[in-house]
Amino acid sequence: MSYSMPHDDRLPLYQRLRDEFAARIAGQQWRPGDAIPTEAELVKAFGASIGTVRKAIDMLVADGMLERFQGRGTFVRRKRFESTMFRFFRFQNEAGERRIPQARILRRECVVAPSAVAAALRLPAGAEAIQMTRLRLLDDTPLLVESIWLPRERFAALLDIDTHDFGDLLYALYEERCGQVVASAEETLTAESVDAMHARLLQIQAGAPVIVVERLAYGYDRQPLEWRRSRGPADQFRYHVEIR
Amino acid sequence: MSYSMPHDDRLPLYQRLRDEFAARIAGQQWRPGDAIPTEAELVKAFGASIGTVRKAIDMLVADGMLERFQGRGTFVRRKRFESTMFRFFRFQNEAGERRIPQARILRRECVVAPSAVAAALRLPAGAEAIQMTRLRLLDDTPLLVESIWLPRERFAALLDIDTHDFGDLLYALYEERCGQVVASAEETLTAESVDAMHARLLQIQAGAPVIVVERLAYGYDRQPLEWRRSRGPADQFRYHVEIR
DNA sequence: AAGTGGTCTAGACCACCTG
DNA sequence: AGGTGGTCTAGACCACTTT
Repeated sequence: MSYSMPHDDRLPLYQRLRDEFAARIAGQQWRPGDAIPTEAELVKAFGASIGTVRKAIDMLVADGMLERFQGRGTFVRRKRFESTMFRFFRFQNEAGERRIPQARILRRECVVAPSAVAAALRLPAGAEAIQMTRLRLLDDTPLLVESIWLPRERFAALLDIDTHDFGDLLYALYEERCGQVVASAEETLTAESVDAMHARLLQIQAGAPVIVVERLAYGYDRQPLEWRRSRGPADQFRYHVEIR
Repeated sequence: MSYSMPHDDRLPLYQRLRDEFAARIAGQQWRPGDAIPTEAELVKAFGASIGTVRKAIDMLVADGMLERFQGRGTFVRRKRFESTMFRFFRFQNEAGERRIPQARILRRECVVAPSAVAAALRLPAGAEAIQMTRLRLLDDTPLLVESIWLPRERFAALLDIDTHDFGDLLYALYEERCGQVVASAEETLTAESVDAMHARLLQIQAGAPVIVVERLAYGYDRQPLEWRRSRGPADQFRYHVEIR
């Protein structure tokens, strides 16, 4: 294994180590679920002292890219992004069980990205995008309508698959079929009165309040991969924050 | 200065130091804005090594209780909690300037705390609480209706002040008049259709969507100090999160 | 028993800020 | 110039997990 470290010499060593480790995760040399080399091995390989190596690892743990287990090792974290909506919506049935909602693709087409979407995904004006509309349901009750936009270039493989075979976990599909791994995301929450179309899809009364979540998902290389806007009934919504 | 450290001997030293430092901040021996002793002094006073003292300080910096400045020192952070609503609501006028909204106390009374409030504030059943209703406005436009509950015992001094003299920053008043300093908070967001009373106060249409923010504020000693529920028009609301 | 991360030491030298 | 936090070293010993 070659331990090249160009980077910027002005940066502290622990920063350069952090970047080097992050690059290995991004480059799939260290894969999700795998153990990374032990601290002792990293010390030897990079010629840094244990404290410095640990500080670099600390940062990646804080970033959510690594996970430590005393006595076992340090592992690349498996991301479960499909479940982030659990932060916002109560995806539970009456018994209080938490379940993965079903997913139904209502539409999939290839269009020129609207300028707002192109800007978010950093695509040149006029670039093509895959647009999908997806309905999420729990026990056949609609919970969320999602409008999803993907850069056509990276995700062209999706156009060859029957939408009935997409399954319930889209990000797993991105990874398998397109080699695109979602590493982080930004979300913006707003609320509005539901319009006629979404009222029909969500089977709620016209004008009822809905929560709108806009999400921009990024790969390990910090390039935007996906933009989506999701709407769900406000009475199914609850979000908790701690402020310091 | 006595450096007693009872605590739990099974805890790592850096944890015990963290707790000791946190206690000094809670006990106002280290006051907001003040520099704490230098790392070298803490090393000498506690007989720990520099790395261990730094780790304890690191934790309090991450908790937002301390702030470090290279070359200057480490300081107890001044909290500006009154501005947390800026996270959620657009407190801006047409020119985009960010302003502190005006505040108007609509009601202040002393009542037996309802059981939900008593539970949140960890008060015994039947304990008395101060209940206030406050309206926040920007350029005379209502933005937020707040229902606030305080343990009567700690906040009795508020009952002696004319509500017109409360000013726009409630947490500063708690500190000045009652010696109660808010150190952290938890907030839960939900949304609903506005009821008749709040529609009138907020001057919006009946049934329009409103965001509901419930906040429980804690002191440095981690005791709950205040519970409040705020409602504002959904179209003034926007919240942004990063997910990793 | 062997191997892993967790805690802790006792310094050194550097970068930055203040008087 | 003197003092502060920032970085880094080169270990030691402990707690926990796995074989």
